Amino acid sequence: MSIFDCTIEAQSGNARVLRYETAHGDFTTPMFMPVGTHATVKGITSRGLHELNSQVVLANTYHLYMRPGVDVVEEAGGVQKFMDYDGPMLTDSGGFQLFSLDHMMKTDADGVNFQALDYDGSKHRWTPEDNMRIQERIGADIAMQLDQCVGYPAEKRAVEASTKLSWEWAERCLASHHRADQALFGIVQGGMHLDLRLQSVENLIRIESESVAAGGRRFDGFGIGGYSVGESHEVMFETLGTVTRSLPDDRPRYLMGVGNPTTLVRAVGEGVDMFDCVLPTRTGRMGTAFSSQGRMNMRNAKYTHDFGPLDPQCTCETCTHYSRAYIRHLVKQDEMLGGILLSMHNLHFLIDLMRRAREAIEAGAYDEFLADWMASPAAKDY
RNA sequence: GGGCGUGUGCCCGAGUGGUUAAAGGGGACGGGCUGUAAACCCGUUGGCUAUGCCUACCUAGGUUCGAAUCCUAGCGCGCCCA
Repeated sequence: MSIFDCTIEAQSGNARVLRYETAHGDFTTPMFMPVGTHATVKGITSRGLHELNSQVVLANTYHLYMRPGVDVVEEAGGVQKFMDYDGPMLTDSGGFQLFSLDHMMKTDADGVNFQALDYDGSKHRWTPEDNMRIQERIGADIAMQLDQCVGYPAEKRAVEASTKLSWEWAERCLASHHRADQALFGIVQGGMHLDLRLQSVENLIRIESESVAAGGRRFDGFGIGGYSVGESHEVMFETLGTVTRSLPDDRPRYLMGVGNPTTLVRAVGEGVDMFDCVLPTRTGRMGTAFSSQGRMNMRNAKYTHDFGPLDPQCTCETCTHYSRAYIRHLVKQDEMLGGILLSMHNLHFLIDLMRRAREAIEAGAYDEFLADWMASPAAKDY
């Protein structure tokens, strides 16, 4: 198997198991990817990540560019060496920051000017080419194209312009990305409008066809961006399945920024392969646990004298060693171990959920897995 | 025994005549978090037969149209003197 080879190992309805090879090892989907924005999954050591059976870990181009600086990461030998994670990694381009920090960004057709108000107020400009160069130097196994993400609700005209800009940047990213041991994913945009979404897909496919015809590369996978930006789950699923299945089926489809357990289970049923989200680690740090019974707020007084495991059905270190009463105590006391234990558990919960999804697909029984999930108490917080 | 000071809601602590059921913290209780500007943010926190009423700033009196705020006495606490 050579780098970026992608094989479909099993299918069940629209759900599938993919095996994908990178320079730092292979991964199998469906999978959840822990988010390590600043080259750290907050509270989790690299060894801990392996113990959680994490496969791909994310880092963020914008944040690493600002601090410690691309030169430092490059000098370390790449982001994997820098953080001592020897599995596959993926860098987000910073496109989401263009959106979520848009009050300090000014975008034109050629690139984006931004002021790093969350760091030192310094002013910068990125073109798609600049961004590719930076991601190549950071050296993750998968780079994401620079894109633009739109919120919800948004005027269709604005979504349309933004979507077009994103595929134009996709073309420039594809043309300017050269690192052979690094994959590049294009990103579908289009907001909640099916016609714009399909236009986005069409153009990405056109762009890579033209690239391949000219002896260039194709996209190694596809991000599905611009969801989970304020819309309801039902609004997202109105278009998600059609969009996902309009993408080539021989490469991974990555639904960006989605981490609600029920959304994952449903999206896998629609043909999505990869997910990332800060939800498990952020909510964990803030005292919330995913569980087979639904979300649990560990600050709640009802756990004060509850010496049972966090989730009796869970096999993670947190659930096999510590009680609800102890975790509540740590969280209430603001002890860092509380956030760490809950982050570990929440990551395990999503990683293991996707492992079970893979097994169900391999057994050809994903519909049943989905139905069981939707009927379970865990689906209630959806 | 004398002098000075002090006493505010679960706790700390502002407020020294009226817009005060009483700032601000803390605690407690609850909620939120979706390609991480997040170990963060928001709400509630005297009672009730609830667009109003009752009880409240140590206790009891008093001054005043009106007092947590002024006066008197008592009680508690603190410091100093004997």
